[in-house]
Amino acid sequence: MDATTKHFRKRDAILNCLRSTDVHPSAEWVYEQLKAEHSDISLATVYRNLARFKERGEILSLGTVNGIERFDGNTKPHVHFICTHCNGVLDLHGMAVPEELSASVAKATGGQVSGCQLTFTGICNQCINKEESA
Amino acid sequence: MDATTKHFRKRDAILNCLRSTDVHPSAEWVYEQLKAEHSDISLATVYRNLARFKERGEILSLGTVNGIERFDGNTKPHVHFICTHCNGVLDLHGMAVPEELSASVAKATGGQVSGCQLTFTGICNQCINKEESA
DNA sequence: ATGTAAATGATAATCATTCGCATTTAGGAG
DNA sequence: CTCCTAAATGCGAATGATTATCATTTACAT
Repeated sequence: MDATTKHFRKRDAILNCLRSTDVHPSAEWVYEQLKAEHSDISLATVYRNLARFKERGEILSLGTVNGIERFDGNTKPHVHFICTHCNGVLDLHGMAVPEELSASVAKATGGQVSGCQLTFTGICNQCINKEESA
Repeated sequence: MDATTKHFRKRDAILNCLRSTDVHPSAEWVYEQLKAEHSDISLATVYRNLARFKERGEILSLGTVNGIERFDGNTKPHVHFICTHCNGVLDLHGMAVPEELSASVAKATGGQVSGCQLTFTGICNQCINKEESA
Protein backbone atom coordinates (compact mmCIF):
# COMPACT_ATOMS: atom_id res chain seq x y z
CA MET A 1 0.00 0.00 0.00
CA ASP A 2 1.33 3.36 -0.95
CA ALA A 3 0.24 6.93 -0.46
CA THR A 4 -2.36 6.68 -3.18
CA THR A 5 -4.37 4.14 -1.25
CA LYS A 6 -7.74 5.36 -0.16
CA HIS A 7 -7.28 4.65 3.52
CA PHE A 8 -3.68 5.71 3.85
CA ARG A 9 -2.74 8.20 6.52
CA LYS A 10 -3.72 11.80 6.08
CA ARG A 11 -0.52 13.07 7.60
CA ASP A 12 1.34 13.26 4.33
CA ALA A 13 -1.51 15.13 2.72
CA ILE A 14 -1.43 17.74 5.48
CA LEU A 15 2.28 18.33 5.15
CA ASN A 16 2.06 18.44 1.37
CA CYS A 17 -0.74 20.95 1.59
CA LEU A 18 1.38 23.23 3.74
CA ARG A 19 4.43 22.81 1.58
CA SER A 20 2.62 23.65 -1.62
CA THR A 21 0.98 26.91 -0.66
CA ASP A 22 2.22 30.36 0.24
CA VAL A 23 -0.87 31.57 2.07
CA HIS A 24 0.51 30.63 5.50
CA PRO A 25 -2.69 28.81 6.32
CA SER A 26 -4.67 28.16 9.45
CA ALA A 27 -5.69 24.66 10.52
CA GLU A 28 -9.19 25.34 9.26
CA TRP A 29 -7.88 26.36 5.83
CA VAL A 30 -5.87 23.16 5.50
CA TYR A 31 -8.92 21.18 6.54
CA GLU A 32 -11.08 22.83 3.89
CA GLN A 33 -8.48 22.17 1.21
CA LEU A 34 -8.12 18.51 2.07
CA LYS A 35 -11.81 17.76 2.24
CA ALA A 36 -11.86 17.64 -1.54
CA GLU A 37 -9.58 14.62 -1.74
CA HIS A 38 -10.20 13.22 1.71
CA SER A 39 -13.90 13.59 2.33
CA ASP A 40 -13.61 11.79 5.65
CA ILE A 41 -10.78 13.82 7.14
CA SER A 42 -11.31 15.19 10.61
CA LEU A 43 -10.41 18.67 11.78
CA ALA A 44 -8.83 17.09 14.86
CA THR A 45 -6.43 15.19 12.63
CA VAL A 46 -5.32 18.42 11.03
CA TYR A 47 -4.72 20.04 14.42
CA ARG A 48 -2.93 16.98 15.75
CA ASN A 49 -0.58 16.71 12.82
CA LEU A 50 0.15 20.41 12.65
CA ALA A 51 1.14 20.28 16.31
CA ARG A 52 3.32 17.29 15.60
CA PHE A 53 5.05 18.93 12.62
CA LYS A 54 5.63 22.04 14.66
CA GLU A 55 7.20 20.12 17.53
CA ARG A 56 9.54 18.40 15.13
CA GLY A 57 10.47 21.59 13.37
CA GLU A 58 9.05 20.41 10.05
CA ILE A 59 6.86 23.48 9.84
CA LEU A 60 6.80 26.83 11.60
CA SER A 61 4.09 28.64 13.46
CA LEU A 62 3.78 32.34 12.76
CA GLY A 63 1.74 32.82 15.89
CA THR A 64 -1.84 33.97 15.77
CA VAL A 65 -3.28 36.44 13.31
CA ASN A 66 -6.62 37.73 14.45
CA GLY A 67 -6.86 35.01 17.05
CA ILE A 68 -6.09 32.17 14.65
CA GLU A 69 -2.79 30.33 14.47
CA ARG A 70 -1.04 30.43 11.11
CA PHE A 71 1.57 28.03 9.82
CA ASP A 72 4.38 28.07 7.32
CA GLY A 73 5.64 25.02 5.48
CA ASN A 74 8.78 26.88 4.51
CA THR A 75 11.30 26.50 7.32
CA LYS A 76 14.06 28.39 5.62
CA PRO A 77 14.64 31.66 7.45
CA HIS A 78 12.73 34.53 5.91
CA VAL A 79 10.72 37.54 6.91
CA HIS A 80 6.96 38.09 6.93
CA PHE A 81 4.60 40.92 6.24
CA ILE A 82 1.16 40.65 7.80
CA CYS A 83 -1.69 42.77 6.54
CA THR A 84 -3.82 43.94 9.42
CA HIS A 85 -6.69 44.60 7.03
CA CYS A 86 -7.13 41.28 5.19
CA ASN A 87 -4.97 39.19 7.56
CA GLY A 88 -2.92 37.98 4.65
CA VAL A 89 0.69 36.98 5.15
CA LEU A 90 3.40 37.61 2.59
CA ASP A 91 6.90 36.24 2.43
CA LEU A 92 9.68 38.74 2.10
CA HIS A 93 12.26 36.72 0.30
CA GLY A 94 15.79 37.86 0.28
CA MET A 95 15.51 39.31 3.75
CA ALA A 96 16.73 37.45 6.78
CA VAL A 97 17.84 38.15 10.30
CA PRO A 98 21.64 37.93 10.37
CA GLU A 99 22.66 34.58 11.78
CA GLU A 100 25.21 36.14 14.10
CA LEU A 101 22.46 38.02 15.91
CA SER A 102 21.20 34.81 17.48
CA ALA A 103 24.62 34.17 18.91
CA SER A 104 24.82 37.65 20.34
CA VAL A 105 21.38 37.25 21.91
CA ALA A 106 22.46 34.00 23.49
CA LYS A 107 25.53 35.70 24.83
CA ALA A 108 23.62 38.71 26.15
CA THR A 109 20.95 36.68 27.91
CA GLY A 110 22.90 33.62 28.92
CA GLY A 111 20.15 31.52 27.38
CA GLN A 112 20.09 29.37 24.31
CA VAL A 113 18.44 30.62 21.16
CA SER A 114 16.54 28.20 18.97
CA GLY A 115 14.75 30.48 16.56
CA CYS A 116 13.81 33.97 15.60
CA GLN A 117 11.13 35.72 13.69
CA LEU A 118 10.98 39.12 12.05
CA THR A 119 7.54 40.32 11.11
CA PHE A 120 6.38 43.56 9.61
CA THR A 121 2.78 44.65 9.92
CA GLY A 122 0.82 47.12 7.88
CA ILE A 123 -1.60 47.26 4.98
CA CYS A 124 -0.88 45.32 1.84
CA ASN A 125 -0.86 46.64 -1.68
CA GLN A 126 -4.12 44.94 -2.55
CA CYS A 127 -6.01 46.39 0.40
CA ILE A 128 -4.71 49.87 -0.30
CA ASN A 129 -5.93 49.67 -3.89
CA LYS A 130 -9.35 48.45 -2.82
CA GLU A 131 -9.71 51.35 -0.41
CA GLU A 132 -8.70 53.86 -3.02
CA SER A 133 -11.18 52.66 -5.62
CA ALA A 134 -13.98 52.74 -3.05
CA MET B 1 -12.34 64.48 41.39
CA ASP B 2 -8.95 63.18 40.52
CA ALA B 3 -7.39 59.82 39.96
CA THR B 4 -7.24 59.11 43.67
CA THR B 5 -10.99 59.05 43.99
CA LYS B 6 -12.33 55.66 44.93
CA HIS B 7 -14.70 55.37 42.03
CA PHE B 8 -12.50 56.90 39.39
CA ARG B 9 -11.96 54.97 36.20
CA LYS B 10 -9.80 51.91 36.29
CA ARG B 11 -8.34 52.69 32.90
CA ASP B 12 -5.43 54.65 34.29
CA ALA B 13 -4.62 51.89 36.71
CA ILE B 14 -4.46 49.36 33.90
CA LEU B 15 -2.12 51.49 31.82
CA ASN B 16 0.05 52.28 34.81
CA CYS B 17 0.28 48.61 35.63
CA LEU B 18 1.55 47.84 32.15
CA ARG B 19 3.95 50.74 32.14
CA SER B 20 5.52 49.80 35.42
CA THR B 21 6.38 46.19 34.82
CA ASP B 22 8.70 44.34 32.50
CA VAL B 23 7.00 40.97 32.61
CA HIS B 24 5.02 41.61 29.42
CA PRO B 25 1.85 40.54 31.13
CA SER B 26 -1.33 38.84 30.06
CA ALA B 27 -4.77 40.32 30.74
CA GLU B 28 -5.20 37.89 33.59
CA TRP B 29 -1.93 38.96 35.20
CA VAL B 30 -2.93 42.61 35.08
CA TYR B 31 -6.28 41.70 36.58
CA GLU B 32 -4.66 39.85 39.45
CA GLN B 33 -2.31 42.74 40.16
CA LEU B 34 -5.08 45.31 40.23
CA LYS B 35 -7.42 43.37 42.46
CA ALA B 36 -5.31 44.41 45.43
CA GLU B 37 -6.10 48.11 45.04
CA HIS B 38 -9.34 47.76 43.11
CA SER B 39 -11.18 44.91 44.66
CA ASP B 40 -14.19 45.49 42.44
CA ILE B 41 -12.39 45.51 39.11
CA SER B 42 -13.74 43.23 36.42
CA LEU B 43 -11.68 41.07 34.10
CA ALA B 44 -13.79 42.38 31.22
CA THR B 45 -12.64 45.90 31.99
CA VAL B 46 -9.04 44.81 31.73
CA TYR B 47 -9.64 43.14 28.38
CA ARG B 48 -11.61 46.11 27.08
CA ASN B 49 -8.99 48.64 28.01
CA LEU B 50 -6.09 46.58 26.77
CA ALA B 51 -7.84 46.33 23.41
CA ARG B 52 -8.39 50.07 23.44
CA PHE B 53 -4.78 50.87 24.29
CA LYS B 54 -3.62 48.51 21.60
CA GLU B 55 -5.84 50.13 18.95
CA ARG B 56 -4.50 53.52 19.85
CA GLY B 57 -0.92 52.39 19.86
CA GLU B 58 -0.44 53.19 23.54
CA ILE B 59 0.71 49.65 24.20
CA LEU B 60 1.90 46.80 22.02
CA SER B 61 0.76 43.23 21.73
CA LEU B 62 3.49 40.63 21.46
CA GLY B 63 1.01 38.11 20.14
CA THR B 64 0.17 34.97 22.03
CA VAL B 65 2.58 32.96 24.12
CA ASN B 66 1.24 29.53 24.85
CA GLY B 67 -2.21 30.59 23.69
CA ILE B 68 -2.35 33.71 25.85
CA GLU B 69 -1.93 37.23 24.53
CA ARG B 70 0.91 39.22 26.07
CA PHE B 71 1.29 42.97 26.16
CA ASP B 72 4.08 45.48 26.41
CA GLY B 73 3.71 48.94 27.88
CA ASN B 74 6.97 49.98 26.30
CA THR B 75 6.27 51.16 22.76
CA LYS B 76 9.82 52.14 21.96
CA PRO B 77 11.20 49.76 19.37
CA HIS B 78 13.10 46.91 20.93
CA VAL B 79 13.59 43.19 20.55
CA HIS B 80 12.19 40.31 22.59
CA PHE B 81 13.36 36.95 23.76
CA ILE B 82 10.67 34.45 24.64
CA CYS B 83 11.48 31.40 26.73
CA THR B 84 9.59 28.40 25.45
CA HIS B 85 10.09 26.68 28.77
CA CYS B 86 8.75 29.19 31.33
CA ASN B 87 6.97 31.44 28.81
CA GLY B 88 8.82 34.44 30.16
CA VAL B 89 9.54 37.39 27.93
CA LEU B 90 12.72 39.44 28.13
CA ASP B 91 13.54 42.77 26.57
CA LEU B 92 16.70 42.94 24.53
CA HIS B 93 17.61 46.55 24.96
CA GLY B 94 20.03 48.12 22.59
CA MET B 95 18.86 45.98 19.72
CA ALA B 96 16.41 47.28 17.17
CA VAL B 97 15.35 46.60 13.64
CA PRO B 98 16.94 49.26 11.43
CA GLU B 99 14.35 51.92 10.63
CA GLU B 100 15.21 51.91 6.94
CA LEU B 101 14.13 48.30 6.65
CA SER B 102 10.49 49.30 7.05
CA ALA B 103 10.82 51.63 4.12
CA SER B 104 12.40 48.95 1.97
CA VAL B 105 9.62 46.52 2.89
CA ALA B 106 7.03 49.10 1.93
CA LYS B 107 8.80 49.59 -1.36
CA ALA B 108 9.14 45.88 -2.04
CA THR B 109 5.52 45.05 -1.28
CA GLY B 110 3.80 48.23 -2.39
CA GLY B 111 2.03 48.28 0.95
CA GLN B 112 2.38 50.56 3.92
CA VAL B 113 4.28 49.39 6.96
CA SER B 114 3.07 50.40 10.39
CA GLY B 115 5.17 48.26 12.66
CA CYS B 116 7.59 45.44 13.02
CA GLN B 117 8.61 42.94 15.58
CA LEU B 118 11.75 40.90 16.04
CA THR B 119 11.50 38.02 18.45
CA PHE B 120 13.99 35.38 19.43
CA THR B 121 12.84 32.16 21.02
CA GLY B 122 14.76 29.67 23.09
CA ILE B 123 15.42 28.75 26.69
CA CYS B 124 16.32 31.43 29.18
CA ASN B 125 19.26 31.46 31.52
CA GLN B 126 17.11 30.73 34.54
CA CYS B 127 15.47 27.67 33.02
CA ILE B 128 18.79 26.29 31.89
CA ASN B 129 20.18 26.58 35.41
CA LYS B 130 17.16 24.87 36.91
CA GLU B 131 17.52 21.95 34.54
CA GLU B 132 21.20 21.58 35.31
CA SER B 133 20.75 21.48 39.06
CA ALA B 134 17.98 18.90 38.71
C1' DA C 1 -30.56 68.35 39.61
C1' DT C 2 -30.75 66.52 35.40
C1' DG C 3 -29.58 64.46 30.93
C1' DT C 4 -26.25 62.07 28.27
C1' DA C 5 -22.46 59.51 26.75
C1' DA C 6 -18.79 56.83 28.36
C1' DA C 7 -17.06 53.30 31.62
C1' DT C 8 -17.75 49.44 34.31
C1' DG C 9 -19.24 44.74 36.55
C1' DA C 10 -21.28 40.54 36.08
C1' DT C 11 -22.19 36.89 33.37
C1' DA C 12 -23.39 34.56 29.19
C1' DA C 13 -21.81 33.52 24.62
C1' DT C 14 -18.27 32.57 21.21
C1' DC C 15 -15.05 29.99 18.96
C1' DA C 16 -10.38 28.17 18.14
C1' DT C 17 -8.18 24.44 20.02
C1' DT C 18 -7.62 20.19 22.70
C1' DC C 19 -9.11 15.95 24.88
C1' DG C 20 -11.26 11.30 25.39
C1' DC C 21 -12.44 7.32 23.51
C1' DA C 22 -13.95 3.98 20.25
C1' DT C 23 -12.65 2.53 15.66
C1' DT C 24 -9.56 1.71 11.92
C1' DT C 25 -5.13 1.00 9.92
C1' DA C 26 -0.33 -0.68 9.09
C1' DG C 27 2.81 -3.94 9.64
C1' DG C 28 4.88 -7.77 11.82
C1' DA C 29 4.76 -12.61 14.17
C1' DG C 30 3.08 -16.90 14.20
C1' DC D 1 -4.03 -16.01 6.22
C1' DT D 2 -5.12 -14.71 11.08
C1' DC D 3 -3.92 -12.48 15.23
C1' DC D 4 -1.72 -8.93 17.71
C1' DT D 5 -0.16 -4.33 18.89
C1' DA D 6 0.83 0.40 18.40
C1' DA D 7 -0.10 4.29 15.86
C1' DA D 8 -3.47 7.15 13.38
C1' DT D 9 -7.94 8.76 12.85
C1' DG D 10 -13.02 10.42 13.35
C1' DC D 11 -16.32 12.05 16.11
C1' DG D 12 -18.05 14.76 19.54
C1' DA D 13 -17.58 16.72 24.05
C1' DA D 14 -14.75 19.76 26.94
C1' DT D 15 -11.75 23.56 27.66
C1' DG D 16 -10.46 28.11 28.19
C1' DA D 17 -9.17 32.66 26.53
C1' DT D 18 -11.56 36.35 24.73
C1' DT D 19 -15.71 39.02 23.45
C1' DA D 20 -20.50 40.44 23.61
C1' DT D 21 -24.53 41.81 26.16
C1' DC D 22 -26.91 44.54 29.22
C1' DA D 23 -28.04 46.82 33.37
C1' DT D 24 -25.80 50.00 36.44
C1' DT D 25 -22.71 53.65 37.66
C1' DT D 26 -19.81 57.54 36.73
C1' DA D 27 -18.20 62.02 34.77
C1' DC D 28 -19.31 66.11 33.07
C1' DA D 29 -21.88 69.72 30.84
C1' DT D 30 -26.20 72.13 30.86
